[in-house]
Amino acid sequence: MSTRGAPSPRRPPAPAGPDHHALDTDLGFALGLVFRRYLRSAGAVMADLPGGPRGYQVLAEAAGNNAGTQLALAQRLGIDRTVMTYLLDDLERAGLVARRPDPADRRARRIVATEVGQVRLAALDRELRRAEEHLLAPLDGPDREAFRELLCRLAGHAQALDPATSACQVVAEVTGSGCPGEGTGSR
Amino acid sequence: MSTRGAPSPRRPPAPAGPDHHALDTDLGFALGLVFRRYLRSAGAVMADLPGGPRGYQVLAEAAGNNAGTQLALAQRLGIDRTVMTYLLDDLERAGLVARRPDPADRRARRIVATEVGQVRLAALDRELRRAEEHLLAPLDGPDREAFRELLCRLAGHAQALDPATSACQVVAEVTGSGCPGEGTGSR
DNA sequence: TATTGTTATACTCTATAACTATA
DNA sequence: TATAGTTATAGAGTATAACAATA
Repeated sequence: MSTRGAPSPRRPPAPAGPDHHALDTDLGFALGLVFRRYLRSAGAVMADLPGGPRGYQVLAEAAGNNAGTQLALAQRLGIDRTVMTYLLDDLERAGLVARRPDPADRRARRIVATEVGQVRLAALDRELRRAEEHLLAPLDGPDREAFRELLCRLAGHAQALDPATSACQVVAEVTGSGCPGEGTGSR
Repeated sequence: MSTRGAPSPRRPPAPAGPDHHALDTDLGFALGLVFRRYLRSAGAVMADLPGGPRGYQVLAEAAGNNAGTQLALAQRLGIDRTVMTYLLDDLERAGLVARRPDPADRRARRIVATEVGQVRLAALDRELRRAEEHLLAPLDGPDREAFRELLCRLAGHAQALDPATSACQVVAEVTGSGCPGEGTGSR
């Protein structure tokens, strides 16, 4: 459990009963199960991408020319700036992104995606789409849409409640990459 | 990213567009967002429980008298047996569970919840229930039920696809506690 | 003096392997 | 010889702090 008293899905109560496996009633556990399945597919897709999911994030920003400087990118994605250095080292070594001098500030580097990187990103996106569809496969058309809609409504609220949310921060937190200044000591 | 090319939620494509923030279409990201919100609440609930979410799992098993021996418990929950040792040390020190000699095998220990542990568990369960309800608050009655139902259907399929799934394993994997024999090297 | 990016150090957590005691 | 549990060691990953170049 990385830094915080890391939270989790679990299957809940049944006030005292010995047979403690009421999967149906446990929302958190079900969420975890479904999310994990998505993570697995997405993970497989990004398995050989340097930096994994975070590498994907960076690549996507770079490809959209949203990246800006290294620091800005790190802040936007909620990645530590020292980690960003390693991440970019790997992505650059793989020929997917490049660090270019910022004409306005000689300290800063602007991050851009190479052509190879853009092609790679497009391929990744296609595969991720497929993974999503695969996840929803058990639901038929109308149910699938209903689920999407309800989930998005929940997600909207969740995001409204703490707005400082980038996809990458979600990854980091959910995935156990710690948040500064906590530390449980639970071993 | 702990051991595997750890997967993640991300917001997807928009084939090339610079404004890359199509939250609505990204299932994985939405899932991550919602799940994280649950993790936060659940994490807060278990913040001062030794072992965090895994401690909860162990406590729940012990309280249900399902625990059996230490090894059996570890296997059932998908926890490494060495980790189980530390976990139980902490829980025992906190007076929540006890290791009792197994009458049939003097090597083994049977794990049971103390009275304090049972009370604590009941309180935790109540709070977790509330956290669940809070998560679903944005949906009204029928929508809430619909969401639960759809999610459980997906979860059922997910579980069917890899049956060796305990709640604790889900925690471990989703949360970044690695799975043996992988290692990306992505830094 | 403050800031961008890099490098080095410390800390947390997990897994692997060695060890003790029973079987 | 194999198994339950414990302890010790090493590896992966992150954050913290010190550093160089520029503003």
